[in-house]
Amino acid sequence: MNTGKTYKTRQRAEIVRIMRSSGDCLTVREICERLSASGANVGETTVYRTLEKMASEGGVRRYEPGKGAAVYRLADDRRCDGHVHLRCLRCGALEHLDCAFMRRMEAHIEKEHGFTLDSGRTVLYGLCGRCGKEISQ
Amino acid sequence: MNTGKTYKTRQRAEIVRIMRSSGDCLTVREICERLSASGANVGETTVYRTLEKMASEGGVRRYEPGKGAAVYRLADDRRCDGHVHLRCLRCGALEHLDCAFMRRMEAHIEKEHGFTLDSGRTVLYGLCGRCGKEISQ
DNA sequence: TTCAATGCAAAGCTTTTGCATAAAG
DNA sequence: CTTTATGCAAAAGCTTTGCATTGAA
Repeated sequence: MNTGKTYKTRQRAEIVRIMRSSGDCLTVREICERLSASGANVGETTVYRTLEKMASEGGVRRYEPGKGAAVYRLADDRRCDGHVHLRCLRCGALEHLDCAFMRRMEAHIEKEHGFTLDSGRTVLYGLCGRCGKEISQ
Repeated sequence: MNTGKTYKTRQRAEIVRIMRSSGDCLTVREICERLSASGANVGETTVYRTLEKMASEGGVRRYEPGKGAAVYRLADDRRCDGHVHLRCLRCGALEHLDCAFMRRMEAHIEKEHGFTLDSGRTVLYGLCGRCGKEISQ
């Protein structure tokens, strides 16, 4: 596992500061740009390694978009935690599936299929009500 | 848009043959390996371009795992129709979630969230039992 | 003093592009 | 003949690794 200690460094503090000051998910590149824009230079490698370590400690979440670089956000940003999302393939609408049934689904997947769902990485795709109607016309 | 005509070539036929003979999702690398194993050499670039074109025509589906290379499968591969899949983020294992509970989940999403799930496009991500254990050691 | 963190350069992987050649229609 | 496809090599983009150095505890 992750046995090593974590030192408090200027770089780590700066990275956290940047991530906290921006609500959204950021790529490593974006974090570096904002760091140098604010006068705090941190090597790209350090950003990668810091985020990787924080992710293994649970401090940040990492998401893989279909294309391009991975994005990261602080795990204590609770808006999207602990539930999967549902995206409309036509209009892009995002629905947070934060309900009892979907929690039961996670339990079902764990018990019956032996998988631990990573809800942060999971997005269901479909059509929202409006787009479904518009398409069937 | 995608206006150009599509020529019938040996390479395209071979790629389709390999994908049809293997039930599951394959990476470009895997397709190339199976191609040369069966004596049919096709350049990696050609595999990329063929899959990209077929995807834009709707003939294949492309999925992005959290880590590593994208995987592709034929869109007319009926084995995987009508249910969602579950992929292990660590070892790549694919589980077909073809059970009553997951059908109820689709109904739930339709009724309670107003979305029509596109199960062919939906992949849940997590850790399979073995990888979950190995990681927590 | 010890061990983690840093940062540069270099390497790794997947994917894309340029370009000359080959093949399909 | 015209247009698409092929395949090599090279480039591109993101991420990881090697290694000497710096800095935290």
